[in-house]
Amino acid sequence: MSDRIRLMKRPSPARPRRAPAKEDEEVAALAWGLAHPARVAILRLLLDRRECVCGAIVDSMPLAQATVSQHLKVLKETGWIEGTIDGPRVCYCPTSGAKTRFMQLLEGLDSGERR
Amino acid sequence: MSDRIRLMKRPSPARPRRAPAKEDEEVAALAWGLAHPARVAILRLLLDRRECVCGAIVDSMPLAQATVSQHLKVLKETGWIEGTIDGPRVCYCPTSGAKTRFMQLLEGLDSGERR
DNA sequence: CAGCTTTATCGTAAATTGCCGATAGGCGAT
DNA sequence: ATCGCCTATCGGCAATTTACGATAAAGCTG
Repeated sequence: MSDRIRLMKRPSPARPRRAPAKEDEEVAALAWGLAHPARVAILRLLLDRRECVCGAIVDSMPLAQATVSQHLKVLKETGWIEGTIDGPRVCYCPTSGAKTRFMQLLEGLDSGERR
Repeated sequence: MSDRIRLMKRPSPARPRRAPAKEDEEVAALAWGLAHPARVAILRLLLDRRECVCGAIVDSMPLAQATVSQHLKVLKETGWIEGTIDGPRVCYCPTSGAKTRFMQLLEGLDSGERR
């Protein structure tokens, strides 16, 4: 049978596959930060008040302190919040441009350069 | 000593922990849809062209067909895209209100009813 | 300095995700 | 009806995520 061709992984490897655009990774990273209800709740809390100590955040959530700390870490790593040391405790606040930046990127998803 | 209280897991179980707000879950779900570069790339493609057949999407990505199909499933489940059967193939297009809805929810994160 | 408080990190278990090849199912054409 | 194309789903594997208790690190406070 002439199924030899079919057995090959890819007929033409020179297909114009799109490499992961740099912007897509930025969108994905920011989206990833909000991809969990607890993290959204934390961010909402921080946006509501303009800042908040870690302990207060923990007290407002139905999660263990260790878990909240991990979510805070993710939010920090994805650029949504930043924490400043305030004596024995840590004060978190939303990163200023994060939301705006995210929305800009979302807008840019369509109408990139195409009309 | 009055440390009996301190030994309890939680001094006052009636602490006002915030239950996972329904809106937070919606934000998290939509964000989750975009929490992977490949899915962002797919959505961008679909926003760029107004619609696209599954095969064309697969050809534009450096991933196996099965993987792309899974990402499409996630995008569908999170409400970002919808697919209509077109003969032997499936035509995907962005869900109309999705992006707008997502941005509204993001706006609503702060200034909920405060200020 | 000893002790208490506050937060981050470690270690771990369960669940989920991402990726793939292989396979099944639907549909049009022969 | 059978063949061939297109897409979704299954099964499996490695890696990641989420959650927690326990522990370490850092600082006031007395």
